[in-house]
Amino acid sequence: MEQQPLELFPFLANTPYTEMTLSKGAWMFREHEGCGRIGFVIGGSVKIFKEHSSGRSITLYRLGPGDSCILSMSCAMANPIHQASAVVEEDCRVLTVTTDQFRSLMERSSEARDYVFGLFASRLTDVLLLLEEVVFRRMDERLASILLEHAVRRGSDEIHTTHEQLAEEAGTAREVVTRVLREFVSNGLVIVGRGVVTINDRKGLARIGR
Amino acid sequence: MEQQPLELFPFLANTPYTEMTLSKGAWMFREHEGCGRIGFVIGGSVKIFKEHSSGRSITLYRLGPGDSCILSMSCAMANPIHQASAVVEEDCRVLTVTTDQFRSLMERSSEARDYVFGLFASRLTDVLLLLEEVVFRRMDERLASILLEHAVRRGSDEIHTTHEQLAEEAGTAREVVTRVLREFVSNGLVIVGRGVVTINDRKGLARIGR
DNA sequence: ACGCTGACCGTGACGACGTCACCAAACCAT
DNA sequence: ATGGTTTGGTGACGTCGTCACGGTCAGCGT
Repeated sequence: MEQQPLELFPFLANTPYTEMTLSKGAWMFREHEGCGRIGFVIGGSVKIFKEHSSGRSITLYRLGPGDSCILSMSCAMANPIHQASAVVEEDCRVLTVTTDQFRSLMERSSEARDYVFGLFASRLTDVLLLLEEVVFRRMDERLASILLEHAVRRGSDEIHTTHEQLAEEAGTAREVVTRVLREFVSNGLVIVGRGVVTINDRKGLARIGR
Repeated sequence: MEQQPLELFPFLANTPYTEMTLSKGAWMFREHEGCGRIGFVIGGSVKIFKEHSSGRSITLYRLGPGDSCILSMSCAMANPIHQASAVVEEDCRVLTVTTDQFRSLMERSSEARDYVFGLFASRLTDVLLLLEEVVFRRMDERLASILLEHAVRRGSDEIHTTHEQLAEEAGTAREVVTRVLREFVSNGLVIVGRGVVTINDRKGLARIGR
């Protein structure tokens, strides 16, 4: 799994960077914070999300190896404030560069620019898709999709998570997750236990989640 | 109001472009379409929105003079499909360039790149803010904000729009707009007529809309 | 002036979702 | 074992989305 630092980001070759390890639960940045360094993920995963004073949250997307943080870049290039928070989900190795180094890299390297444009475009696409889901789709459909995504990411139909965490991911309340899961159970789509949801009928879930 | 073509986009000076006029109601592009030319708005306004098979829609943001279409650029640089639709709200003058010309411009001009980065960042910010509103805030709060925005944009407390149009903007149903407006009326915040909503108490609305 | 038509608005009923308050069961540390 | 914490279950109620109406008004043709 572990890669040489520059395999994923060859355009960083002539830029001074710092390699570091972040362990699960560490904050990469918080919403409304200014920008320190720009991170390029080599291994592990990072969850990008928004939270609200009511205590609810919603997950926007995740960073994996080869990703880097468009929100920090956005801070560096234009809007000086982070628009969401980032926390490490699985222990992470990241390269970081300063905002100045990043800006100069953007001037020098057309490869780096292509990478960043592509990243901007795909994050914008992600967020627009999420917005569409939130506005137009029902909770059972969204939760079905989320469960399937988890199964794919972890390569297992046993998803180790709590109703609370699923609610934070979907942007809803725990009680709603409980209700929807109860419905899924009674249709034989999943089996639930304390801290674990096991998918029992992938195709059935996929029919709901589209 | 009308500007010389290149005042707003000086970096287009050495790029062949086509100037054109689009009248109210014209489509700039539709969701799921590929990308033709990239538009730079000189005058008028364009509404960017998502629609759903159920008939509901939601407005993402608007383009005015000096703006240009990040979604088309995103198409040109990476993801080949538009992620939303665009329709002219007020008669528009736009400059357009081909995707090839745009790509070459990105290589040549650091001013153009700065402009596009800034645009990407601010649209991403807009969309994240909208997502936050949709997920966490109530309809009366959002509608209050929308009414105030309209008043500011048009410079008048008399907003000429229908419940249907407000619903499309907010991503909800007409009936919901009717209900919320009835509430506003009974609190003396607005006065409603056929095809018009008049703001009667800006501060009251602002308290609700934050 | 009259009636037609389409756009616009109002409303009640009901299901889906968010919130609150509270309780029950499972797990954990000592 | 016991007390505290984490997780899950539940009923009640308010908000929102959907459906099926029905009513009102503006504009238009005759």
